[in-house]
Amino acid sequence: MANNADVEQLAHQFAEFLKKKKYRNTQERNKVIERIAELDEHFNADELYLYMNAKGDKVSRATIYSTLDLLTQCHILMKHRFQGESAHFELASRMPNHDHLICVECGRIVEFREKSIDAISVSVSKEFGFKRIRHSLQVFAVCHDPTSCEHNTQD
Amino acid sequence: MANNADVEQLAHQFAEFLKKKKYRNTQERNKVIERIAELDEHFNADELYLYMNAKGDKVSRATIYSTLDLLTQCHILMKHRFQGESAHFELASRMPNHDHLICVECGRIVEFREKSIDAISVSVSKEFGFKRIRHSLQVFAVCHDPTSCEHNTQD
DNA sequence: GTTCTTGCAAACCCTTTGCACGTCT
DNA sequence: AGACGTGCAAAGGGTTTGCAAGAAC
Repeated sequence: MANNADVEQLAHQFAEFLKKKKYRNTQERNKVIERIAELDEHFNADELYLYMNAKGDKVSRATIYSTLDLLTQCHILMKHRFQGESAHFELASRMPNHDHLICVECGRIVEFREKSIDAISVSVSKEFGFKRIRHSLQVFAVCHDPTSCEHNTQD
Repeated sequence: MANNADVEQLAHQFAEFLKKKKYRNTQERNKVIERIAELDEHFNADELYLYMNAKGDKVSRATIYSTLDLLTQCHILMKHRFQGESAHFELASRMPNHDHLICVECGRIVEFREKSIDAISVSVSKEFGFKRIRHSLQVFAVCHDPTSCEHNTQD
C-alpha cells in the first residue's frame, strides 16, 4: 500500500476532466484520488471505503461509488469484474494493457502482459466493422501452490 | 428461438451427470433442458424463467437458478458475465471456444472464434505454473451501425 | 443564491436461502 | 419411508437512489 503514483499528475488529470464536464471539484473527490494513488493492488468500493475510514477520511459509500465511476469515465481507473465478485478497480497507469490469470481454487490473481492480444482484438474488431476501445482477457486456471490455494482467498 | 439443438443428446448428457453425482432426475430439470435447447441466443436466468412461464411451464426462479448451476457444472452451459449485467448462459455446444465483441454503445454482442487465443492462454498459464482451465475474452468496441446503436440495447 | 454534491437510509437488482410441502428412488 | 428437490417469500450482497443538509461556484 505504498505506491504514491504521481498523485499530482492524477489530481491534475482528474481536475481537468471535472472542469471539462462542469462537475465540481470537491474535497471528497480529491481525498479519493489521493488515497487511490497510495494503493498498489486492485481494490473494490468497500475496501476503499474502509481504507479511507481507517485513515480518518470521512467519505460515504455513496460518494465512493460515484467518484469511482467518474474516475473510470476519465480512464484514470480501470474497472474489472472477476467472476461473480464485486467490481474491482485499479489505476490504469499502474500496468497498461495487462490481463489477468485467475486461480479458480484460491482466487489469486496474477497480472500478465501479452502484446499479441491487443493486435488480435484490433483485427477482430476491424473484421466486424467495429472500432476497438479495449479488451478484457481473463484466464481461469489452477495454481500450483497448495498452501496458497488452501488458505488464501485473494492473494 | 428455434434451434432445437440435439435435445436428446443434451438430456442424455445431463441425465448421466445427475446419475453420477447422485442428484435426482426431476421433471423440472428436464423441462429446463428442453427449453434451453430451443434458445438460440444468450439468455439470463430471468429471461429463461419468463420464457418458460410463457410456454406454460411452471418452474420457479429458485429452480431455474439451481438447474442453470448444475448445467454449468457439467459443461452443457457456459456462464458469462458481461460488464455489470446479470449472468448470461448459452449452450456450450452452440459455438465452442468463441469469444465476444461487445458494442459499448448499443450492447450488441458479436461472437467470434480466434484460435490463437487458446494457445496464448495455455502458454501464459504454463509460464506462471498454472494449469489452464478456460478463458474469457471480451473486446469492447463501437459498432458502425448507427441505427442499431441508437435503438437497441441487446441486439 | 443557486445548483451540485454529500450522507444517510431505504430501495434496488440479481441471486441465494430457510422452511414446509411435494416428488423421486 | 426417506432423502432430496421444489416453490415461495424473505434475506443477502453489492450498488444505486431520494431527499434533506451542506459545499462549490
